[in-house]
Order: sequence, then C-alpha cells, then structure tokens
Amino acid sequence: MNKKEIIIQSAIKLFGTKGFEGTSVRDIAADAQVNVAMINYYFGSKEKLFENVVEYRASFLKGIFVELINNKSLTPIEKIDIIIDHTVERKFSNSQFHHLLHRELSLEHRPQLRDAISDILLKNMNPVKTIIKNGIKDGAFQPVDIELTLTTLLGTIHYLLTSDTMCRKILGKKPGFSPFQNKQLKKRMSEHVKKLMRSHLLKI
Amino acid sequence: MNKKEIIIQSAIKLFGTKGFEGTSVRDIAADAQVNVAMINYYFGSKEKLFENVVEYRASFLKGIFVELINNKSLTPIEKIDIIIDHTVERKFSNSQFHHLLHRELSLEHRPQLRDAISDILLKNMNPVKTIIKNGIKDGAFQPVDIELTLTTLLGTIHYLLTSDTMCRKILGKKPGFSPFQNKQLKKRMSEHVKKLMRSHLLKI
DNA sequence: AAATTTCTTAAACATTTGTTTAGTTTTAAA
DNA sequence: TTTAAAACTAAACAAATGTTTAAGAAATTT
Repeated sequence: MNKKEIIIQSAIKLFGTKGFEGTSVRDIAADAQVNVAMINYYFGSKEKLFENVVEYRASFLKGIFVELINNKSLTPIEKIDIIIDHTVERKFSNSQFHHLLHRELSLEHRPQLRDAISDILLKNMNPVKTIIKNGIKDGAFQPVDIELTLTTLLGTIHYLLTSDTMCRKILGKKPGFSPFQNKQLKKRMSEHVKKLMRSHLLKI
Repeated sequence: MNKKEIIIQSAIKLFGTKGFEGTSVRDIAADAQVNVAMINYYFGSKEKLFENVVEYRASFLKGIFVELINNKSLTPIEKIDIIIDHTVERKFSNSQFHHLLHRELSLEHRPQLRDAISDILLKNMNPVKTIIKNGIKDGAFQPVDIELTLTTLLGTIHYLLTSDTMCRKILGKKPGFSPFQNKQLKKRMSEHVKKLMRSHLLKI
C-alpha cells in the first residue's frame, strides 16, 4: 500500500469518526504517519482528499444489483431477499463510511460533493426500483409505493447503525455490546427486513 | 424573544445546516446580530451552547406518547396510526434539528452529549415499544421484532429526509421540488408507513 | 441620586487551521 | 555517472478559531 492509499485509509477512519470539519489535516498526517505537506502534495487540498475518499470507496460498491434485474431463475421476492442480505452486509461492514456519506449529505455546504454522494447512493437504488416495478407488473407484488418501500429498506438498516450507543439503547443491550460486525444482529436485521418486505410486497 | 433565545435559534439553524464544527461562534453571532463575546457570556463556551440547544429543543418533544399506552378507546393499530402521524409531522417540521442530533450521534467525540441525545430520542421510543408489546400480548398484533419494527418506523421517515437533494433524487423529482414542509409528501409518507405497519403487524 | 449589578462592546489573546515555500533526499532515466 | 524528475521534510505563512479582557453603557437596587 503506497502513501497515497495510506492517507486515504486514515482519512476514511478519521472523517468517519470525527467528521470532515472535525478532522484536521495534521490529524490525518499523524495517523498515516506522513508529513502534513504530503496531503497537499498528493491531493491538492483537504477537500480534494475528501473527494478522493468518496471516489475510492464508491468504486467498490458499483452496480451490484444490475444483473439481478433480468435474472429469470429467481422470483422477485428472492431477488429482494438477496438485495436485503447484500445491503445489510454492506452497511454493517462499512458503517463508518456510510455515516460519513450521510453526514455530509445532511450538510448544506459543498453542494457538488452532495450531488456526488447522492449519485453514488442512488446508483444502487435504481436497479432495486426496477425489480420492484417489474414485480408489480408481473403481478407478484402488490402495487406499493416503490420509492418509499426502498426508503424503508435502506432506512431501517441505516437507522439502527446511527451509532453504537444508540443501537445499544434501542435494543436494550448492555454497554459492552458492540453492534457493528455482530453476526447475530446482522441475521436479526436481515430476517426482520425480509419478513417486513414479504408482508408488504407479496399478495395475500 | 431575549438575546439568549435569539442566539439559540441561530445556533439551531447554523449547527443544523453546517454542523457543529462547521459553524464558528462568529457565524452564530453574525446571524443573531449580537457581539461574539455574548455567546461566551451567556453560555460559557461553544460546546455549552450546543448542550443548551439540545436541551431547549428536547423540552418540546417530551413524552408525547405516554398517555396513549393506557388509552382504552383506541385499538392498537389506531394508536400506531397516531404515532406515525405525529412522527411524520415532527420529523418533517424539524428536519434540521433531527439531522443535527443524528449527525452528532454518529460522531465519536463528545460522548456525554451523545448519551444525552440518544436519551432524548429514546424517550419517545419506549412508549411505542410498550404499545406494540401490548398489542402482541392482546393478540391484535403478530409476534414481530419490536425493536426493529420501531427502527423501521423511524428509519423510513428519517432516511427520506437525509437531504433535500437526496430526497428529490429518490423520488425522481425536479430540482425545484422542496420536500420539507411539503404537505403532499407528508401525506404520502404517512400512508406508506401506515400501510407497511398494517401488513406487518396485523394478523391476516 | 448613588451604588451596584447586568449587559454589551471592541480589541486582543493564544491556538489551530489549511496551505505554501524552499530546500533536501530518493528514485529512475539517459 | 550525470541529470532530471519525484518524493519528502521542516519551517513559515496568513487566516480563522474559541475565548478573555478591560472598559463602558444600561438597568436595577439601595
């Protein structure tokens, strides 16, 4: 791993836990064990570094669900199940990064960055939209509010992971309980959302 | 409205839109049209001001749902409907403040503030938890995952309001569309969540 | 009316911020 | 081996940060 990547890794960690404004370039340099000037040398500015961080991570979660759309060997609800599992896995593993994205999204400065982030998040939503739409057309699904159904799917998972403190309190767990990367909790969430989506989407 | 309150109002606005670290005390002073020193004079520090902001707003949303628990003239699902309407209304009207809370919650510094915030958010969750629990006990509701059902209710509404940009993109609306305080969207959200909760909670 | 407390101000304070500079070392090519 | 580009460093830069100070104005109490 070259220095550029080391810096990006430290930036993901620190931006994720302390926020963009809450992290100084010196914090990042110290964590990455490089000279402060290297950040501007490689990335030009703190803001450009942020954009690099977003791009870097975005490249990992590109178009996972596109091929699902035209898959004929899976029923619509089976596709939804797969999407749920993927989303739970992704959000649980990269919760820091997801918070970073959502935190920036909820701020009103740096509009071009907000656009970039919302585009990234949307890229994964559109195929799912299509799958639900097709499910309705085929008669497999009820005529639900597609956009808000998607919002439910993502929002449920996202909300629980807002913070470990919050998560513990919602679930009534003791201070020692660490929710992220918790296999049991992942499974519990997966099952809840699947059940929820079945009762919501499937015809009775 | 005295100067203390004017400062708090400006702080809510600016912390909400630009974040805690992204807002300087001079920004707040300028918006409130007071001298910078007044902030430290009244509140002691920027951080104390933040705590005051949280307390100030928290006092408005205290225990709205507690009286619902023992209400005998409403069916469990009717209670849920009321909760949904209240929550949609509350989140849509104070989306800035809610973002402020959730943004701070997802950061790892200022742990005592995180605790305070999660306690506030939880105060409104616990009565709902009880209502669902009683509904299950009475046989009106299916034996669902109570905590995650709550997460779905809040998460769905919250996720859509992450940002106006995001909201527009999810819903496929044009740039001019302003989601917050939009009556139609409020109604649409209310109906979606109610439908969702009925199919999820009620026995077939 | 005098005294005292409260409010308000402009200026200054010490840090911290992101960034740049000017120089050095390392690496690779000619 | 010389040369040129790339990587790296310590120091300095100006601007912005939260906070304090010391003085004055306004309000309240005595």
